[in-house]
Amino acid sequence: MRISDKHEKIIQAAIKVFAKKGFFSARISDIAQKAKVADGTIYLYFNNKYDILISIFEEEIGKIIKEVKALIDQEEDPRKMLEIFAMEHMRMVRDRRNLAEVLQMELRQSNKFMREYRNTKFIEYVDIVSKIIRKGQEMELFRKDLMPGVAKRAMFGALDETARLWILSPDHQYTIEEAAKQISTIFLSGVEEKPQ
Amino acid sequence: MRISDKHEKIIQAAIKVFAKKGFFSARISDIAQKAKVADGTIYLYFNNKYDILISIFEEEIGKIIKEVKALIDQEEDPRKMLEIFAMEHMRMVRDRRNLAEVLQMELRQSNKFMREYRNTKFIEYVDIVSKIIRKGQEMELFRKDLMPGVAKRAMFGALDETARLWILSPDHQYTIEEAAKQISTIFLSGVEEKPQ
Amino acid sequence: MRISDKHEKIIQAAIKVFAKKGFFSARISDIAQKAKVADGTIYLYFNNKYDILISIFEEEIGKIIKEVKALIDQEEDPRKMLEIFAMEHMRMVRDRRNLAEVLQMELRQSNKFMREYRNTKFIEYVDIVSKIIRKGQEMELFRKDLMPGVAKRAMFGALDETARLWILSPDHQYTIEEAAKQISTIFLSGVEEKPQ
Amino acid sequence: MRISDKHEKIIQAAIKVFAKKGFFSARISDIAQKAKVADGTIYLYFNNKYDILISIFEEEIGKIIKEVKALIDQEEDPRKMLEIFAMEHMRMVRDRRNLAEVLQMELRQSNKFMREYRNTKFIEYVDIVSKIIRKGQEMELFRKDLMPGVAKRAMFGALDETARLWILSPDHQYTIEEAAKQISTIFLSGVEEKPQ
DNA sequence: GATGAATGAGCTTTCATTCAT
DNA sequence: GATGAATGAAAGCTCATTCAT
Repeated sequence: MRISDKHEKIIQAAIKVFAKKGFFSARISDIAQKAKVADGTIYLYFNNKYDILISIFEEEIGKIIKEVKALIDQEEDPRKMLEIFAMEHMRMVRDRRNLAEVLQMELRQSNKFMREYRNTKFIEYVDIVSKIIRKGQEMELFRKDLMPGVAKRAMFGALDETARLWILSPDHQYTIEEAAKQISTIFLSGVEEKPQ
Repeated sequence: MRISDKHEKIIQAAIKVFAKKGFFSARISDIAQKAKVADGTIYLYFNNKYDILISIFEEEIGKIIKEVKALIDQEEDPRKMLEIFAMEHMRMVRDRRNLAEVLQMELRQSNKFMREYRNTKFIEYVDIVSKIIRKGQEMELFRKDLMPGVAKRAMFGALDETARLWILSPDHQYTIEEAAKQISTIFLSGVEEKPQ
Repeated sequence: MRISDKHEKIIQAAIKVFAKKGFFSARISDIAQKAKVADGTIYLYFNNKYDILISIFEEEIGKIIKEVKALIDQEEDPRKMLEIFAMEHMRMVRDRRNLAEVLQMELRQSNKFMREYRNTKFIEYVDIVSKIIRKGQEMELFRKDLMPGVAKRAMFGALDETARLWILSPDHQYTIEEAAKQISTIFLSGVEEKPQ
Repeated sequence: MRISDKHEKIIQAAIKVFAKKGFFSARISDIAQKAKVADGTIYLYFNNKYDILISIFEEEIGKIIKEVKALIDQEEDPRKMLEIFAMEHMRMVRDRRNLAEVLQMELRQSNKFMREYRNTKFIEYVDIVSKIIRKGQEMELFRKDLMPGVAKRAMFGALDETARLWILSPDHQYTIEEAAKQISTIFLSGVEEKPQ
């Protein structure tokens, strides 16, 4: 980070404030205060309040995509890939909790007030899963009757909802890594007891 | 509807308005207009704007729980129960789209501005799944290494996220019932090709 | 005035405040205070600050036009008509000084921030003069080489500028009626000494 | 222009910007941009935004007074002098339209926010007319019953209002010089048909 | 002298909530 | 109970002005 990179300082402050209060209840002055800049300064770097939120989406998901892809690309086996995705998603939620909260919340909220905004970064992220599914089908490791477009959403939804609740409950009865492991197990083998 | 059941009229109007605009952008006067009552009348039935939202949660999820439980209780086999739950959840989203949108959005948003509110109804709904899992484990139909508390969230998240996207995209490439079937398949048998 | 005609109360308050501070420096809260209503109440009767100004133009000039036309229509002689117009314009400035100040100022200012707004009422007012000129020409009382479109503006400008300065200077060295008389004299007979 | 005559550059830029947007809507940064200097530089030459406006009044009217006086002083006949004044005023408006717009608008506006400011330059300009009138009266060319203080304002107002409208309407039905001629004619001989 | 990033006071407008009728 | 006009607090955003470089 450059000395006094205001853009970054504001983004990081906004992530904290949005996570705590939600987009609508967050005040610009809250963000300014947390970023230790004047209210007006925010408008030198962003067009308006929405623009801050969108920038968080674009920039921060961008970073995560890079990290996750780098790890997955080292693998050959789609089954392992799914496990890695699950694990990395959950770790990200744990380690960057505020960001995760903002993305989770506003992902749902945002289409109400930013109807025009197509969240391409998020789509790109979730598409990592559908590519894995497709690859597994080609390698005849995964069932071919599953639609990758459904499976990717199911996988992402399962992870994200589990993560969401994990964040909410103050006393975790399991680690987030255990949860990740369970979800990739369910995805790979189902919940049914298998006959040997 | 009883004569002058304003309470219900307001709830139904609020569901439509919240679905369209989101909680924060929705105005009391929008709801009043849609419900064909005066703004002030709303305050005879609800304490404030949040209270309307909470009432939607409580009352409408309550109805859904009843319906779903009734259907599931007719079954003995936990595998069938999971299928029914998946199917009913998805159909509910399709048929009561406005309500589904409100629940989905505000479920995530709400804990930000209503920290004190514990969404017991929602917890009760999701617990339907953990009870099925537990029952399946007792009947030795489901793996015992899975935590019901994780599995329920995974199942609910998978369904809800798939439904969310299904609502968003205007041209559905599959029916919501196909999606439900796929998700219960994944949950029961996993994505892996099984040796016969 | 109906009991508590807020619209009218706000208009009258705005005339005073705009006259004192000018449109831009006037604050909505100043107007609200003077009208003894809440700030928000103003927005029940007007769309925004500009709308108040435009309403002043439309409604108040409308009243003046009516009054002046009524007086002029009683006359047959265009020379008398010009005298009446001059006298009435000046009296209006004297008796409704705040309104006159607002009209004078914002007439010039307004086209800068309300480019789309065509001030038809004002045009109608000034056109009273061109009609008189034209009538005088038809009756062969006025020179035919004068363009009514120029003469009307010259007449209005002469009156209005004289009135403006009369308002500004605290110690009037002449009555506004004397000034009106002088201006109609100049218009009718010019400044030149006439050979008998 | 002297090397780095920023003062003049800023004045000229401000005239353009004020003419286009009006004083209040004009931003310092607009002026700075047009003058190709930094925002802060303006404050090395002027105390504040108002000060720029006042400087425009002082300096630019000063130049005009000089020019007009030089032309008028070559004449002996007050009747010719009035004609010259009318013509020069109108030409000035045509040729220095931006300046004319600023002077016209802010002349009316300014006393609202700069109550203390006595526009001595403007008074000096208009007094050119009263001196001509007085001279004409002494030479027994002009009626003695006219007050020079009224006549000067009438003359100036007639010219300025005609010019204002001429600027506004995009398709001029007459040249500004024709308008000047008509107004000096009215002033000298009136609008009445004269018996021979 | 020149710059332009940073400041923060200030204002319009919105809208949940109230309360006289 | 029902109304809806009125309230006024609250907040996003602008922009004249400052000052460290």
